[in-house]
Amino acid sequence: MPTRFHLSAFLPYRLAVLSERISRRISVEYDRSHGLSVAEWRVLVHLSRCGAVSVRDIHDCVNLEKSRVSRAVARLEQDGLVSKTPVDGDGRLVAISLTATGRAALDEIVPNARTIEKTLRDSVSPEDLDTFFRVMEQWHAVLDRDPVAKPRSRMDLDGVEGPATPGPRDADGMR
Amino acid sequence: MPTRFHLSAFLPYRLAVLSERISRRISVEYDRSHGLSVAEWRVLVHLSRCGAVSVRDIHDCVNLEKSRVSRAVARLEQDGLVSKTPVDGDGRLVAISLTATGRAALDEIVPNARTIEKTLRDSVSPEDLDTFFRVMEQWHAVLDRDPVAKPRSRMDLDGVEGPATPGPRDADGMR
DNA sequence: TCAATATTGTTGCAAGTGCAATGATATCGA
DNA sequence: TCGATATCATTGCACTTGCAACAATATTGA
Repeated sequence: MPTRFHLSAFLPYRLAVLSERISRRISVEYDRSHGLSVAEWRVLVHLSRCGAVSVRDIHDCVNLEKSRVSRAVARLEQDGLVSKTPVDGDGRLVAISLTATGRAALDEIVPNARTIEKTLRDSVSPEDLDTFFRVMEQWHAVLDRDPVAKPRSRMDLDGVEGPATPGPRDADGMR
Repeated sequence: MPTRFHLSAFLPYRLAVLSERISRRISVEYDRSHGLSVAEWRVLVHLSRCGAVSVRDIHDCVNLEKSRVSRAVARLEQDGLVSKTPVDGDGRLVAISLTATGRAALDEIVPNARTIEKTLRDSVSPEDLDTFFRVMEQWHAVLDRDPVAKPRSRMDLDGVEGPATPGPRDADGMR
């Protein structure tokens, strides 16, 4: 039997293609207007919810390698969108927070992002959307059982559609 | 109104996280055993179906930038998994095809990839899976209507679950 | 026919990325 | 108390990536 394998019917490939297409469409909104990368966008969005947090916290919450977070934060600080202040009580930590400029940038971008997402959500029935998310969660669960797969990040486990409180750590997101 | 935006509830982000997690799990199979990248994996798989094809054809079919294809093919040739031969009749084209070694590599990897995909597919009901794919297609359709979004690639349009014939171009995939 | 245009594949370059190593600081345990 | 270990953020390095420019070849249209 020859190895016949149709890439376009391969689930992981299909998911990657759609995901990348949507991500790219969204990135137009924050790249074109503010020159942001995916990493920078995720950092900004996380900060808008969680206030002053550490690199480690961002790394935990937004599925980015910690070096990627570190560099994204450095670029954002360079551009004046975030500020870093040392944390007293723990000399290793850095508290990263939005500046007024950063918040203004988000206020410009977020409505557009929301609009695109709404268009996608509205294009299918609520039941189908529920099913879609249920399947996604099911596949995450499959991967959770797979010792070879990368573990799921904290916020993706307990944060989805959940309360606005940061999670198991301290309320301010540090420590 | 403050810009409150929950990344973990943001559709594009959720999709990206799941997609990347699954892709990484699959990549373990071809990276660990043969040191392949995503691009190289996609090229190999495409070749296994479509025989001798051009860089342009691969670019069209597997959602990879043409320079990425060109470099992936160069690496694969270096490793002896594919061969490049000039096309007589058109001096610009190169016919890329699997070598015996390349086919052997695929024969090792593909069953594992299939197994993982099957585990995912089997973890949800056929109806839910249908719905999932229907929603994916619907979102592609939304993006198809969006002038800012990147157009869908040819094979993703007409090739899904379709016949084994290469598509609108010549049967050998060249020209 | 042949100049203008298009297509194909590759490459230069700047920027981004993952991984491991590093230095600095905190915490733990005898 | 204090050495061993853990945690945090950054950095070095090799590698990948996207984009634009490029050379080579084909195609087109007057």
